[in-house]
Amino acid sequence: MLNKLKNIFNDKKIVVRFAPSPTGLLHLGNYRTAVFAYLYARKNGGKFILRIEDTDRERSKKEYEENIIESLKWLNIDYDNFYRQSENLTSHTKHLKKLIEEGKAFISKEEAKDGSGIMRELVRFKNPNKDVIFNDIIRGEIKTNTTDLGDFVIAKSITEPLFHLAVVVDDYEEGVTHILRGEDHIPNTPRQILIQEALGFPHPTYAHLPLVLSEDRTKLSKRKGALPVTAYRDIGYLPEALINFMAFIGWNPGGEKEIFSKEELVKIFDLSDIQKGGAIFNEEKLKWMNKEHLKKESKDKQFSNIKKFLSEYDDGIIKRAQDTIIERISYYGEIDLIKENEFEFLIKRPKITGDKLVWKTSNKEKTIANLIGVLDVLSKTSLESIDSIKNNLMPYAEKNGKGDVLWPLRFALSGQDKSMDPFTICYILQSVEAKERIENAIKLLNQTTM
RNA sequence: GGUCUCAUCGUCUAACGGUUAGGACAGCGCCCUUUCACGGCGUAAAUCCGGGUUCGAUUCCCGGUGAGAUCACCA
Repeated sequence: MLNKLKNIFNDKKIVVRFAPSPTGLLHLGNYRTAVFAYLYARKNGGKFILRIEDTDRERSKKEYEENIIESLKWLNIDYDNFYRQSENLTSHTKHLKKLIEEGKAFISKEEAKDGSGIMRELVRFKNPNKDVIFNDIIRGEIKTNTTDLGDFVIAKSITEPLFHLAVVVDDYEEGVTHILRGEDHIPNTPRQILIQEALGFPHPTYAHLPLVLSEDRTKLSKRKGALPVTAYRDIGYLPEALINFMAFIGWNPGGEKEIFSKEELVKIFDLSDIQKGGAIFNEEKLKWMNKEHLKKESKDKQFSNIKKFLSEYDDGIIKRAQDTIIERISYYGEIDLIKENEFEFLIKRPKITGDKLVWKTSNKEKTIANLIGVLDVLSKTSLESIDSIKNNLMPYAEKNGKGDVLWPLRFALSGQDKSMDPFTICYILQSVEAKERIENAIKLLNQTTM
């Protein structure tokens, strides 16, 4: 009885797979399929399988397979089972033989296509030339007349199965119930259904996802500059942000909230909310979304992520500069791009010039006096927080002219035309360093003739 | 070219017969501000076209147009 109940449960259990082929570094468009399949499986308490489609022995490379595994691991997309298609060769051959024996496939001697002129034996599927109709969850009924498909090739030899045969056999044996894949597979589906019928397999349910497009509205591809997912990892994007972003290409839960954690996405994901048309991959929006996730990270996580790109910086400086760094980046690797201009003065005394020290409506004498005044205020001020510095310095600045006080102070500290505000810099530098930089500026001004 | 798929602001999208067609990114403007960044507020911007069905179409149907995918001894 218990067993029977268990079987009923198992029968109902959804099985979904992600089936990439390791013939290159996969990009965001490829993994978007994995995200949908994963969310769907988890949402429904089903099984999620990773199957490496490596039947093409020439093009499949171990390093690409490893990159897929690494990427999924980084994205936190966990799977319940892992297969390589090549490991199931015995079964492919068995089904191939069966098809041939039953006259549903045949061996055909043909000249090799590589122009070598040698004769080869191929296995072709005997096409029954009929209408195939299947019901796609996203697109509804799709009808194709398979006549013009001809007797298509399903294996290069009895021991070298090709895509269509291998997919059908593997999906059946792994109990796959739902096939979520890119829209580019729609034309393949009728062939696979034909093979399923010839083998007496049940039909899985299909959901063909809209494509991820590049700027020119064609399918996203590596040669159009699409980066492998691991590249986003390496430049300091957050996996949760990537998942959030990928989920929102061609899917939308309605409502105005856009920032979701993976767990939240699992809860609300629904195939009926999937878009039919392809969607252009918008890097700007990804950056924005990543920043939103960045802001939500814990202080500790932010710190260790920043540290990766600012390894030569003192921990204390990073900690004090953390909030302002977070404000200025949308992904951690951006630190590399801006650190020379925006942060380097924090660890390296800037070169300053007398003329830049003086605010446009001011003069040398007033500037010197103001910097001395600032030094005095600072000496009586606790530098334990930005607010404390600001609260103490602001009254002085307001009395003597904000531009006339704050500009020279900021420039003395940073040596930059553009930078974070002087209160923050004082806080990051702390008293000894800040004081010396201001004193240097005063000295320089005294030596300058204007 | 054959077959298949799709069609709302520049981009991602909401709407599931009745809305001043909503939001987000990007853009622009203003505010905040010594500068930059952040932030706040605001603004502009779309239903591909033509027929139906209906009291009423972004929404349903048909046709056109446009775009994409696919037509391997790749997956």
